Amino acid sequence: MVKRSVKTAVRGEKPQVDEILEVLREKIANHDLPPGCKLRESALSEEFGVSRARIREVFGVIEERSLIERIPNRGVVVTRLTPAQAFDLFDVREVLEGLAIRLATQNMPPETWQDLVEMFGEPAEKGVREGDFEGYMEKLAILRHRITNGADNPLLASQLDRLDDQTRVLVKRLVILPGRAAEGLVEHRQILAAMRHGDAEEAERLKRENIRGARECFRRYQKLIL
Amino acid sequence: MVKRSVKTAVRGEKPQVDEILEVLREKIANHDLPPGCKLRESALSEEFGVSRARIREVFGVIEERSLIERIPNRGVVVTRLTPAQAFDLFDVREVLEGLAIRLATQNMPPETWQDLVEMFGEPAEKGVREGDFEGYMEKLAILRHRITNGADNPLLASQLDRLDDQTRVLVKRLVILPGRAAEGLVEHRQILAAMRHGDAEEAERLKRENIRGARECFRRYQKLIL
DNA sequence: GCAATCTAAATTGTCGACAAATATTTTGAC
DNA sequence: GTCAAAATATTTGTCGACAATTTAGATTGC
Repeated sequence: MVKRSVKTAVRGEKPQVDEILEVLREKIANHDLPPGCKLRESALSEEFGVSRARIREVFGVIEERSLIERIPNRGVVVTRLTPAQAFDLFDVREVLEGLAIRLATQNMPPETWQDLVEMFGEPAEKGVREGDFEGYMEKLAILRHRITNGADNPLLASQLDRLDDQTRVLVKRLVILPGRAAEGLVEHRQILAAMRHGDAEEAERLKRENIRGARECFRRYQKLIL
Repeated sequence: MVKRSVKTAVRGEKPQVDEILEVLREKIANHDLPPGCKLRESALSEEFGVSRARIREVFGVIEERSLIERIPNRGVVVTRLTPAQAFDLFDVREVLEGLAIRLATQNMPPETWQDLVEMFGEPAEKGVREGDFEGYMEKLAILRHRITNGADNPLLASQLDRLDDQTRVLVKRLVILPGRAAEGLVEHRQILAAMRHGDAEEAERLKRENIRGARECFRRYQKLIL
C-alpha cells in the first residue's frame, strides 16, 4: 500500500528526511561543502523547502556518521580530518576492505570477476597513463560495489560506505600523485587475479597490502593532501 | 567557557539530547527494551520530560546505529537480530577486535597488560567454575576498554562500542552455555600472554580465533540464543 | 456469530513561534 | 583612530499545535 519513499519523484513534492540526508551526505563527501564549512539550519531549511526540525533530524544522523561536528549553541561545521584521523581511517579500512574481498571471493564463483579483470586490463592502463584519473576512480567505485554485493554482509557494506564518504576526496588526491594510480592499478590487477582464481586469503592479503601502500603514500605527501 | 555537557548534573534539569540517547542506547543494548518492543514518541517525551522533537532527533541517531527500525507512519521498534545479521556482526567484530588488539599491543609497553594477566588468572577461573558469569562479563568489558584505549584509534573505538551494543545480550547468552566461559577464559589468557610478550601479530591471530570460536558456538546453539 | 465497514482514538509527521545563546554593529569615551 | 561596552541582529534550542495516517473499537448487515 505504502508506495512512496523510493523515488524523489514528482517535482515540487517535499523531500523526505532520507532524501535530504542523501544530498547532504554526497555534497560533504565530494567537498561540495568543504571541511570547515558552516551549515545554517535556516539556510538549508529554505533550500530544501522544509522546516528546520527536519534539517535538525538530518544533522543528528550525519553527525553520527562523523561528517559534521555540532558545537552547542554555535551550530554545525563540516568535519575537517586531522592527520591522526586519516591514519585511523586507513587502519580500519584495511581490515574491513580485506574482509569484504575475502567474503566476496568465498561467496561467489570465480567467473563472477571476469568482467572486472577485463575492466582493469590493458585499456585501463592506457587511460591511467593518459591521466584519466576520473575514469580510474570510477572503476574503483564499481569494483567496490561489486565486492560489497558479493560479500553479502549489509553491515559491512554500510560501514565501508561510511568510510568512503570520509575518505573519498583524500583518495582522489592520492590518485593524482605521480605514479600512484599506475601502482594502484597493478595492485588491483593482482587482487582481481587472486579473486578470479578463488584464492580468498591471497586476495585479502593483497588488498590489505594495497591499502597499507596508500596509507604510506598518504604519510609521505600528507602536507600536500590535507 | 562552555562547561556543560559533561555531567547529567542537577536533578530536575532537562536532559540533553545526548543524555537521552545514552539512556535509550543502554536500555536497548541490555534488552531492558527488548527486541520488537515498540517505542512511542509521546511516552518517551513524557518519561524524559522533553518535547517529542527531541525524542525524534534521538530516534534518528539510534536508527543510524541499527538499534531501532523506523517504519514510516507506523513508528519505531527495537531491532531484532536475524541469524544472518548476527553472523555478519561476528565477521566484522573478528577483524575489528583483531585490529584493536594488534594496535594496542604495538602502541603500549608490554608491562601495561600485567594487571590484566593477573585479572584473568587463577581466581577468575574459580569464579567461572562457580558460575559467576556476571564477573566474567565484567572482566571482558574492562579488557575491551583497556584495549580500545591502548589502540588509540577513536574511530575504531566507536565502531567497537556500536558492535558491542548490538551483541551484548547475545554474548551474555553464549557465555552461559556449558563450557563456553571456561574456554573463553583460556583463550583470553593466551591472548593476554601474547600481549604481555609484545607479540602483536600473535595476539591478533588468537583474538580472531577466539571470535571465530564464539561464532561457531553461536552457530550450534542459535536456536537457543536468538 | 462473524465479517466487513464505518467511526473515533491514538500515533506519527510537519510546522511556525518563542526563548536562549551567540555574533555583529553601533555608540561613546579616551 | 582605537578600543570597550551596549544595543541589535542572527542563529540555535525548545516547544506545543495542527494535519495526516494508522490502529482500535463500534456498528451494521448477512
